[in-house]
Amino acid sequence: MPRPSRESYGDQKPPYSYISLTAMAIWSSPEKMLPLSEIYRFITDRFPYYRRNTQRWQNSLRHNLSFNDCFIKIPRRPDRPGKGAYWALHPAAFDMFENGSLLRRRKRFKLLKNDKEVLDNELAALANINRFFFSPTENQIEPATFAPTPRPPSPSPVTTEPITNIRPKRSFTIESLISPDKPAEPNTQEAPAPALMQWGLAPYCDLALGQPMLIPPMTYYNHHYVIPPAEELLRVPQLALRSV
DNA sequence: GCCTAATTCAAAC
DNA sequence: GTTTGAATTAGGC
Repeated sequence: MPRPSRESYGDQKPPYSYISLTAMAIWSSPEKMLPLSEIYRFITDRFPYYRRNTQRWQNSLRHNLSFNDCFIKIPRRPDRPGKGAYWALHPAAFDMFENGSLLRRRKRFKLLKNDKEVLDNELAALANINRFFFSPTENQIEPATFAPTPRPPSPSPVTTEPITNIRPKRSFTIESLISPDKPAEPNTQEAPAPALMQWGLAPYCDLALGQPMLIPPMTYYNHHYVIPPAEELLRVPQLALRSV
């Protein structure tokens, strides 16, 4: 007897936008980030409808990834060969689909210009750190490269609330989204950690080195990303060079 | 019906 | 693979 669940939409178009589908794929991954090819795979595995006309919907999905600030492009580590970058969810985008609205959001998630610049700065720093870790001959860091992002001026209790407090308004599981006809299991799990906590500098270094966390993670204050001061970062490369 | 998010097509990089 | 723009479709109020 065929199992219900995953493919319960059969060949029908699932009632999810590309943004929802992409978010589901990213959420369901252990690292909370996926390359484009894995996002495609997640969708075609679960929704037979998308096994046809792949060129059309995949182009649309790519458009969404670039166009929407809720998706963050994370540089691929050189020791993980493959095409393209990884895609993650912006941690502040978690309540995008509140009230179970997976078709059309009330409002588009759009970063303010300054927030976008700060984020771009962080990602550029990450890419440079990445290069450094995997390039033993490149043994010095240009000071400007690692200039820390200015911390929020005199952060108040309100503006220093860590990102870890951001949780989906309503807890749910990926399975319950995919198979709405099947009663959702009680969700005893913690909501997924926000994407930035997953790929912040510390876990990133941890992955690269296979060693305990050695530098403070990138932190996120309400609309502000803060990477560790340059002097803290500079302690890491020797360790990196030893183990890579 | 209006507003705007989502989708589509496609060019340029 | 990524970004962007323009045109069109369609959801939600």
